[in-house]
Formats: sequence, C-alpha cells, structure tokens
Amino acid sequence: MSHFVLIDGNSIANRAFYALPLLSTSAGLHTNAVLGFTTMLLKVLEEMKPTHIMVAFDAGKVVFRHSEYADYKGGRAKTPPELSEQFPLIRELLDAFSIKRFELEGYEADDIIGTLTKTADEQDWKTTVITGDKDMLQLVSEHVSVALTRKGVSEIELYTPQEIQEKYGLKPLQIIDLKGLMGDTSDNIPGVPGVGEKTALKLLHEYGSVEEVLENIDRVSGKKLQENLRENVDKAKMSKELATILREAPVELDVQETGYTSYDGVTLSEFFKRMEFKSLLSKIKVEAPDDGQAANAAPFQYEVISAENAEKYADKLTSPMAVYVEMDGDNYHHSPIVGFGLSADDVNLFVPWDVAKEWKAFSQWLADGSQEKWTFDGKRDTVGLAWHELDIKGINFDVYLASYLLNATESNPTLDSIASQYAQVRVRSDEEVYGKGAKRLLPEMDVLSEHAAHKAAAIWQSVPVLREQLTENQMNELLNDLEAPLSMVLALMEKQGIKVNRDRLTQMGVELDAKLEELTKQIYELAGTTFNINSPKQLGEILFDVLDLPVLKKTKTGPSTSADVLEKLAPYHPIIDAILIFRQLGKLRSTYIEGLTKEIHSQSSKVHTLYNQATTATGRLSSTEPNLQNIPIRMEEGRKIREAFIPSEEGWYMLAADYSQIELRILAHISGDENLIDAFRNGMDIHTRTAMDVFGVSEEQVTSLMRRQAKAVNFGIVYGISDYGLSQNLNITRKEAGDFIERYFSVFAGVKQWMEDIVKQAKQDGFVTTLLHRRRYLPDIRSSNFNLRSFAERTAMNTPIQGTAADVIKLAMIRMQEALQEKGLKSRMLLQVHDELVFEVPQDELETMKKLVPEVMESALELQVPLKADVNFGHSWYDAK
DNA sequence: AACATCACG
DNA sequence: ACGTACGTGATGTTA
Repeated sequence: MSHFVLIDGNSIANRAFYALPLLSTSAGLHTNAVLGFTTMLLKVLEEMKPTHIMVAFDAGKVVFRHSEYADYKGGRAKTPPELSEQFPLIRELLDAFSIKRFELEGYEADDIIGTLTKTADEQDWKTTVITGDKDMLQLVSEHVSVALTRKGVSEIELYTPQEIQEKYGLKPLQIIDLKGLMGDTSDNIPGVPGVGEKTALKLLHEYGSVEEVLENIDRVSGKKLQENLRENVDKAKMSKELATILREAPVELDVQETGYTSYDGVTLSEFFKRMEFKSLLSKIKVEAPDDGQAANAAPFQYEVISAENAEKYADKLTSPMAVYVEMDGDNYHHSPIVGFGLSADDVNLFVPWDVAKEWKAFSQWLADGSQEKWTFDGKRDTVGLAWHELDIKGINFDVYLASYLLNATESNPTLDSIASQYAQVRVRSDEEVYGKGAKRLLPEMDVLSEHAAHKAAAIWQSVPVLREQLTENQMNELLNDLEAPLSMVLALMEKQGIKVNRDRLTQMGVELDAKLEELTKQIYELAGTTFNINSPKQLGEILFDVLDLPVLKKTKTGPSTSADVLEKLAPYHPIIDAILIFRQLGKLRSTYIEGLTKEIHSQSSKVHTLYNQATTATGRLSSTEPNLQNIPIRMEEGRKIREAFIPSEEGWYMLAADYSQIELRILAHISGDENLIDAFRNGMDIHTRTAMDVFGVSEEQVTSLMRRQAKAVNFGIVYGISDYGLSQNLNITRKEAGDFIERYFSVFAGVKQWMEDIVKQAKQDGFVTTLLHRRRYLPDIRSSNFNLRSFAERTAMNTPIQGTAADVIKLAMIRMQEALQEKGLKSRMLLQVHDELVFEVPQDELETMKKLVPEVMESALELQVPLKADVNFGHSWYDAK
C-alpha cells in the first residue's frame, strides 16, 4: 500500500530553528534548523515508512495572496540571517537523503501541498502532511492525515477527520471558517475583532460557516459581538479567503517521481560529518542500500595475539603503525593496562597485556624509536606504560593533539568522535563499552579486544586526513615542533611527580579543624540558631530573612552570598566577617588539605597531576587530579599550603621562575603600540607607567590608588575591556570606568586600533589565531544576539594574547628540557602554572639554574619587546618567592 | 547533574 | 537598550 508523505519545508525549518538552541559548526555555520529537520526526517522515515515523499518550499516574493491583501504576512518578523543561511543546507540535506523537493515561483508550500493532496486523494493514496501550521488541518480527509509538530519538531500529533471532530467539533473544511473568524496573527490574517477561538467555535457549531454566520447576525447572542460582526463583514470574508489553501496551483510534478526506497548512508554520513552531527552519525545505516557491495561492506577483521602464536606475528610489527593502549580507568597513573590495539594498512591486531609483557619482539619494537608509531594521546601511553616499566618510543603522530589543534573549542576530543569525523571505521565510546558512573565495569575480553582494535584502526585511518587539514591551516609546525614534543616533556613531569609533605598537611589540618570549630560556634551564636553554613540556601535565609540584610545581587536560585557581596555587607553585621573566614578556611581544608592528601600516590608518595593538553579554548594547559595550577598564594593562610611542596631528594631546592607581565608584553608586540613598546623597552613598571599616562601625572605623583586602578585597567584590556566589567572590578560607576578606558585608548592608540582590527578580522574569517597559528573559532561573532556577539568580540581580543602567552611558555618548556639533557643536569622540571615553571634542583646546580631558567624563558620567542622572567628558590615552593 | 562558590593565572 | 570582565578545576549542596 502506498503512503505519500508531504512535508511543509518552511514551517518545519522555522519550528526547528526556534525550538533548538543556536548550534553551529566549528567553522561558524549555524546548523540548528538543519539538525531539527534531520531529526524529524529520520523519525518520519522510520515510523511512517513512506513509499513516496516530498518537501515543498515557499518560493519567490510575490505570493498571489499579496495582490489581494497588501498586509498579508505583514506582521511576521523577517527571517533572521541565522535561519536564512540554513535553507541551502536543508536543500542539501534533502538531496543527501534523496528526497524530492519542490518549489513554485509565487506560491507557498501550503498551496503546493494542497494541490498534491488533492491529486493523491483522487488517486486513493494514503497521504500524510507534516507541518507546524494548524491551517493545514483543512486538508484532512478520508485519505489525508495532517501531522502537526509539537514541542519544536520532536513530537508529532496526527489528525484525521475524527480527531478534528473530537478536538474542535468541526469538519476539516470548517478550519478555514475558524481562521476566517478568529484570524491568525502570525500570518496577519485579521479575522473579526473580539472573536477568538472560543467565540469562533461557538458560532461555527451553531451556524456552520462564515457565510451562514454573517447571514444570521441578528440571531447571534451578545450585542457587542453582533456589532463586531456587522462592522467586519468584509474582513471576515477576506480572512476566510486568505486562510484558504489553494488546491489548484500549477504544480507540474508527477507524484510518481517522489517514489522513495532509502537513502545512501555514505552520502548522508558525509553530510552529517560536515554538519558535525556526531550523535546522528551512529543512527544511520552507513552501508549503501541494496547494491550488495557497499564501500565498507568488508567486515572489520582483527586477530588476537596469544603466547603461542605471537612469534608468527613478529613481522606484522611495522613502521609506521597505529597503537592504542587500552587501559581500565581514566587516571593513567593508576590504571591497569588491558592490552594494545595495533593497526596498519592490511592488519588489525590486539595484544592482551599478559601476552605483551612476555613478548620480547613486541616490547623491543615498542621501545624502538626508529619504529614510527601513530597514537591517540601519546603522553597517556608513555606515562601509563612507564608505571609498568614499559617504554614506548618513536611516537610520530598524535591524533588527539592534531584534532585539538584543528578545533580547540571541542575540548578533550575522544577517539569515537575523531573516528566519526576523519575515519570510516566506527568506534564505540568508552562510556558505551564500559558503562558509566556506578554501572562501570570491565567488559569481557572479546569486547575489549575488538574495541581496542577499532581504536587503532581509527587512528590509522585518521592520520592522512588530519595531516591534510593541518597543512591547510598551516599548523604542521605547531603540532610537530610544539605540541608533540611538549607532550613528551609533560609526560616526564607527570611521571616525576612532586613530593608533598603529608605530615605537614595533616598538622595544618588539625589547626584548621580547631579554628573552624570555633568559628562555627561563633556563627551559630550570632545567628541565634544552628544551620549548614556551607549551604548558600540556608545561609541566605539567615542573612536575608532572619537578620534582614539587604540583597545586593541575585543568582538564578536566590540571593547571592558570594564573597564580593559579603564584603559589602560586612559593615552591617559581625556575622559576615566570621562567614568569610569560615569559607576561606573551609576551602583550604576540603580542597587543599583533604583533597590533596587523597591524591598522594601510594607507590611514590608524590602527587602526579594530569596535564590536559587538549582542553582549553586558548591553548593553555589545565591540570587535574590534583589541580596543581590553583594552589593558594594570594592570602597568607592559604599560601602556607605551599610549604608542603618540597624537593623529593635530600638537600635539594625548589626553584620557581615566572614571566613578568607576559600578556601585556605580547599585546605590545602584536598591537605594535609604540607607547607600550617603549614602556617595556625602558624596563618600566607597567602599571605605574599606565597610571602616569592615564592620569597625566609624573612618576612621583602616582599614588597607590592610581596604580591599583591602572592595574585593573590593564587587566581589563587583556580581557577585552568593557566599562561595566571595569566598574564592577574597581567598584566605581560605569561612567568613571568608561572615562578610564577612553583615556587609556587615547594614550595607547595602537592598542585601540589593534582591538578594532582583530574583531573585524574575526568577523571576516570566523576565527582568530596566535603568533604560532593556533586557532580558535568564534561562531558567535556574527550573531544577531547582542550578548553572544559581545562575548565573542571580547574573546577575539583576549585569545590571541592569552594563547600566544601559552605558546611562549610551551616553547620555553621544550627548550628547558632540552637544555637540562644537553648539559647533563640532574635538575627536574616539575610544574607549569601558566606563566611559571617550578623545578627541583640539587644544591650544586642552584647557581647554574638561577641563570639558565630565566635565560631560556626569556629567549623562547623573540618579540618587539624583551621578555622578562624572575627566579626564586628555597626549601619549599612556599619559600621560592 | 546542575548550581554556587572559590582557588589559581 | 541589551548585561559581562578572559581562561581553568574541585568541592559541597540541592534538585
């Protein structure tokens, strides 16, 4: 039996656009309407199994209705550019699905569909119309159902004549009369003033049609209603005409041409990849339909190595080869190793861990630097294997880093997403294989071995595609000379770890406990009751209900109790200061005493952080488990935590070196601002210099307040300044903040020019870059939404600065590790904190390192201004100040 | 799992 | 007129 499905393209696209958040691809192409349309199509194809299907679109400006009523659709806001740009994509989508689409100059989709349903009706076909427009209900008949989308496009509600009868008590054609009486604001159909759905239905139940109602106005109950009807006879008639869908449009389409069997999975998945619809990729059948031998019809084959057959496979270990080290767990400092997936042109292997340990040819191949390996996160492999006394050398391409560089906005690329973008083989996500949260467990070995082999194959297939795209983006050097060598430096640092004095932490914990207990008592007394001080909700009730303090700021869920608010409330009540100290000490206890202690490794008695090299949008590193990049320093009480970070060898020292004002120096370089360059070349205190220029005073006249304000302005500049942000930071009015900025820009005109230029360039390209070609896409920079756009503009100003600073210190780290090796030094690099490097140093290398470290850091990259690094040392990280 | 808060550069 | 500073991660509470 035939089933003909007709889709109202414009209606569905609009619905999808407004129902879904404004998604976009990494290149800035908006895709939410396309995604919604796709979801709907997949659902329709699966659930309705159409034998014939087509999508109709509006076309041309002058719809025939316009000549009858000038204001038709006048009330409709014009289509936003974010939606218009998606219509060509939706057309491509339909082509990829092999679904016939149709439009007719001067007619709307409704009319095309109306005409075709009539034909279908006559031919006795089962027909379904998909739309978001209730007007279309008038097309419903014995053969024709209308499916209205609900909640965007995710659900549909099917209408047959029975449903319309039940819901409205009307025949389908009476829907036209309904619209004629009540009108439709979205189409600017006027209807009769004062008549809404309720009244219109009542009238129609009584009289049946607009014409009958108008003939019987005198009998209608209600004076006002009678009057409205009498005065709007013409309007009602015209409205009915406007609401009537034309069923005689000159549609020259043979419905037989809309026949549908299935889509071509390969074409469609290409399109999905381009749209970055990762979750949808897994939902479609990738094999080409019916022709029996699709492109990847060959089933995936892999072999499992055993102790018995291992030697037979020794010559399969080639160069290059893709390697994936399957581990059970996310933290590779602790994870057991399950085995190795290996892949090359015509071979996929899995080597279980117990086989690998004993297989000499394998461990030799693995440790042989001349045997090139392609990996996913070589740092993870290197450190994870090092914990089991296994060496991996010769890592020559890392798809994890490559994919991050190509799109830094999607942080932490996973192999299944990389595979779906760059390879043919399908890789299941780890979550899918292992289960998540409490349900996580180690699957059967055959599942694991296939999973690991899939991953290796995905790496193997992705490399050529990634290489091509890196070349296109001029990122080969960034990968080969920066990120890849850095990952091996980071591997050393992570595996080395940093010694933490557990007893020192415990002792600090005991002291904190006593203080917190005392504070808790005080706070309960001041509040007159006990409550959970850690609960913003309960605290809010005490402060703002019981004590009746003023609410200065609100969060989504209630009045804000954040530190900046509490500081302003301090004069009102003594409880505030106690709470601020409680918060401060509580943070130290939970995060830095208890949290850090938990991370001390049982084997090494050190903490081994994980540096994430593919997380941040700017190119910085991040650090987890534990995060060693946010150890307290600003407040003395917290700073003491650093006393627990000590050298791992007797008689050694901690040495720390940090860049001075690296971001402003980079701004001076890339903006070319003469004044800023001059300031740095003369070795001036930059905040004092800014204060002199902005306030127009001499160096001696700069007060500490002026310097503090100038410093805040400098920060603001780096962040992509706004008067509001600065005013919040300095607690001044917006106007005053605006004046500061204006004066700053008149003195540093080059900076102003650069900021304008970079935003302009970002709008043109859709991305910004750092000095070393690191790239960040800014899809929102052309948004019509003020907030999104402003945010993207600030990001456009900040990312080249923050990102170039990240480039510079990464270079310095590589040089530093090389220098240590070349000079045969025993000193070890342990930590990176964005603009700071921390080392442990034997006493007899102290003098060498005090010179060497700043030298290397300062010469990492030559700029128009000098780079400066300060160095300090002591018996703990605390003392290296 | 989301939110608020706070530690760092 | 619109409402926010840029980039992170860990913790405790609450829904």
